[in-house]
Amino acid sequence: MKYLKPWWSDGGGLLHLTILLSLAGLRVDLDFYLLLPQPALLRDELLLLGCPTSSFYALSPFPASGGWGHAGQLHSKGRELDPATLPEGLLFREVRTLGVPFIPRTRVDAWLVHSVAAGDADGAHGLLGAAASASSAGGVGASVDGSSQAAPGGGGDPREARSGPLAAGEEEKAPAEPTVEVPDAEGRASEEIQVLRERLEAAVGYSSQHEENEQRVSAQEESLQQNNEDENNIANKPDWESEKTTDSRNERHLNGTDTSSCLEDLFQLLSSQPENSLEGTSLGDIPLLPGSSNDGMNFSAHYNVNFSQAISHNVSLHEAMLLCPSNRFRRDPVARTSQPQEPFLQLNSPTNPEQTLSGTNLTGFLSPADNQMRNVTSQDLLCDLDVNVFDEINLMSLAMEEGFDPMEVSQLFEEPDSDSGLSLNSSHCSTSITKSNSSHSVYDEEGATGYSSDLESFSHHDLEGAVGGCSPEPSKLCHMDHRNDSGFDEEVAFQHIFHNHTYHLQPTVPESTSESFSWPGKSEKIRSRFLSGTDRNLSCDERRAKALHIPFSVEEIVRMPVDSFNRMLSRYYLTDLQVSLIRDIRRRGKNKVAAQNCRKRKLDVILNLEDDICNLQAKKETLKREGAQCNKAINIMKQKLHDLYHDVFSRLRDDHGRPVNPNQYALQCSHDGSVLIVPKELGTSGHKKENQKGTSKSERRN
DNA sequence: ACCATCTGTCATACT
DNA sequence: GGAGTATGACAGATG
Repeated sequence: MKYLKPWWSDGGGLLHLTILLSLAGLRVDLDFYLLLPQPALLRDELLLLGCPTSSFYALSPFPASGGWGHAGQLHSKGRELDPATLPEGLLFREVRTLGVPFIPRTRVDAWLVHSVAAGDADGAHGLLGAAASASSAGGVGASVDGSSQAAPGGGGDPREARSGPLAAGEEEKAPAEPTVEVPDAEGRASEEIQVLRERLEAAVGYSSQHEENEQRVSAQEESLQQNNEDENNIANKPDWESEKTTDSRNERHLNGTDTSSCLEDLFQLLSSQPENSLEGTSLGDIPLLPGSSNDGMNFSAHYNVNFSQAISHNVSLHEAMLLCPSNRFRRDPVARTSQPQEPFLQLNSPTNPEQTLSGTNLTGFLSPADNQMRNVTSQDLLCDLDVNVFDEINLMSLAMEEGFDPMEVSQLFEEPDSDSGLSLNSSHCSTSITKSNSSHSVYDEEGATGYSSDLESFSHHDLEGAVGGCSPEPSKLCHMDHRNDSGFDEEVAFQHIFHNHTYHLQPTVPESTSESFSWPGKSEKIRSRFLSGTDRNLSCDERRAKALHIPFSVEEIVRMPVDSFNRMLSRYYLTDLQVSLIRDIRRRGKNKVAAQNCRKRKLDVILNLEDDICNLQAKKETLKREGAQCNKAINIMKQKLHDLYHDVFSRLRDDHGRPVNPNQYALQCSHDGSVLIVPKELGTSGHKKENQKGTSKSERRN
């Protein structure tokens, strides 16, 4: 088995390649980590391997003092390595094969070991020897902090903080050995086991009452010990180490081999991967590139680590609610690695990949399926539980506890003057009654009352028989294939049916007794104060639907295609009241949307008209300006013509050499372009024109 | 208290 | 004829 150096490259994201390859069914050494500048590339590679993106962890942050090497250098255990001198090992070859470019800007660090192996940073440092010394200041904590993004060169440049940064070429000068004490392999293994056990126990602490977890830890510990022994046997003669036995770095590698094997065992223990799925698998077996996607999926699938069992999922809703919003974000890294709540917290932060590599992060070793499952069950379900859900839970629980009777509540809010007709608002009832000949329900604003005329005959059995979960034929109703040709998935629409969709008015109305019935003189505001916030936020139809235990949401009723809607009405045992209410809700909902659209269109029309007005006004102004400019030009032309006219006459002389009086003569343009001087009194006489022609000709000659 | 605006609803015509 | 849509009108809620 190859022992591979921890290998980092600086960049934007970090891959715990061990996990990746292990997820891919490959056995690799633990302390091989890859940091890619483009996590997206990594994700693509993972996808090609069939690993869902949830199964790898792009960790970018490092402790500011986290043992970075020089950019463009490869460091191992605090010493710079020349990548060219590294053995042409399987690792790099396969890394390239995987399509992951070798990035010369590599660094060696051990902090991930901290996060994996122990909360004890010092001990973890010892695991990888010199490399850990460079990151001793903050390896554990920051290593788990996936959001700090300690970029090289940024504040607190890790290169400056590392111990003995080595420039390229200095490698042969045998830089000072790190001061971290490296315990012997056996002792380290024992420590690792102990640390692992502690952390594992801490991880499962919240469900430690389950004995199977204890048994699991014990069994895995045994497996770890066994694997450790195997690793020691194997690691003594690594392939490429034997080729470079004179290299002191290899000695250090050998020193770290035990640790690495221990870590690998740790990883294997954590991942609980079947041995035969890893053993004997070489990197060369990696299913490569596009065609291997399916295979990758297969081995990802068969990598069926059920580590979620080791993680407590006994999270109460309250705890989940408390944890959900805050724990999605970064936490104190030290606390992450030291606090036993880690797995518990992880439940609420699976989308934060950085945290998945935290010290007790067992989820990081979950199989993709487990990860996905956990993502859904722990985070999405919990975090997506909105307030309404809990309100409804509270409603139901309160109703169950307090013996809530929907009929009582319905009558509680019954408007005394609303006895017939469709009305949605109490004060609106009077007018609606007169306008509507409908004999449908009458609800006051709280909507708990309806069909008052029929209400007396509206038995409680009707409610129970028609409302969600109480259908007379639940199996029939709940397991129908609701898909229809219209493409509307009724299963989606009826998803509430599959839940306990019994509607209860929240019985938090104080003194919901007969006293509450004597409210006719009280305003809606006063009465609304006695409604819970949930009910206040409900629309009238929603409250009515609640009151009548309509097993569908208003949204469903309104948006459902007519075919599905009719099918729904036919398939569910609904009372006439309920059917009538559902139809009213649908009609009102449709009309409400129509009204909204209508108003929107009207507003658009108004806005368009206003725009047209603005445009026309602008156009009018433009035309005005153009007209003024034309007039101005005309006037200029007139003035020029006038000036020219007088200039011409000033130059004209009659037969006697006297100036031509412009008051007596005028210039006239002929069709052929010639200009004639015409006496004004004779201007209209063609005969005189002819005479003037001769004159003008003579004048022109002059 | 008054007013403007928004919104839901109803009635009606139309598709 | 039923369902949906469009729209004017009305009334309550709200700022």
